[in-house]
Amino acid sequence: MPEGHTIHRLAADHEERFAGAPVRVTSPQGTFAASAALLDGRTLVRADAHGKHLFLGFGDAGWVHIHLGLFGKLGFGTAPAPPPTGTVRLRLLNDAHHADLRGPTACALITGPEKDAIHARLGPDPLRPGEDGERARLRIARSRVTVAALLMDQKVVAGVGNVYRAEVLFRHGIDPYRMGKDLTRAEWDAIWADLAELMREGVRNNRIDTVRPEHLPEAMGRPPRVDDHGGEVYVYRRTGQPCHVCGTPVRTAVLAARNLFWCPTCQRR
DNA sequence: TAAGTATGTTAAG
DNA sequence: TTAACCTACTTAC
Repeated sequence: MPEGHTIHRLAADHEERFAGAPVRVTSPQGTFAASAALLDGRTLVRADAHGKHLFLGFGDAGWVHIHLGLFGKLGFGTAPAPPPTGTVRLRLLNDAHHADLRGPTACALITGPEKDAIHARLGPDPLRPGEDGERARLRIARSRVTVAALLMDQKVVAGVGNVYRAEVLFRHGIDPYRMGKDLTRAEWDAIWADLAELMREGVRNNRIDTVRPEHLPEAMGRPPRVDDHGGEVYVYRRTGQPCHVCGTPVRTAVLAARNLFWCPTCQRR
């Protein structure tokens, strides 16, 4: 279930469990076996995250580049690890912990320059220290593409996925079909700042919550409800259900092969 | 058992 | 714009 907050959390989790000591590296499923053999017994130096890309640094041996895609999962457990089932692409193991990677879009051993090239093609990530949204704003300010599409474009902003897109647009009352160039500077600055806050909270809690306290079902006199994806949200996957703020049924549409959710009353052109 | 769905990305047409 | 890729879960029959 990967948007940027998941990946940053995974980077921290890997450093906590594996950094600074030799790690056993295997590929039970086999696809990554040759690279795993090169890394086996080496020390994990650090982990890094940019948007939805995770990098595990093994010093001179290079970096393991991981992208979970839509289905990928990284799961942690204690040592000794149980026998892997057939689909574990990458397993890390030390005296105390193991980590299993399943179903990633990408898992490859890359060089420092190759890692640099990935950073270069990604936009600013609200979760990376020192990045501000100005680079993204300049791009958005001259774009005729909808703000809904721009937010999902990793070259524009890295780490935002379908949940954060829907939720941040709701929180700022912005119609997803507005063109980038029609966003005001104040609107973009507020979106960027809000993304940084929401996503940081997402890293902390390992789930996406976007509903302000005053709009929580409890506060509105309704029974508590948690969405399938694990957090409390305004519109994501709430098609047809009443908007938490105004009661209008939440709308959905397919845009660029992804489901888009919004409240036609709260989100204006 | 089969079909459908999912918080993603890339390449082909 | 569509298909392809990767996995696991839920729903339909």
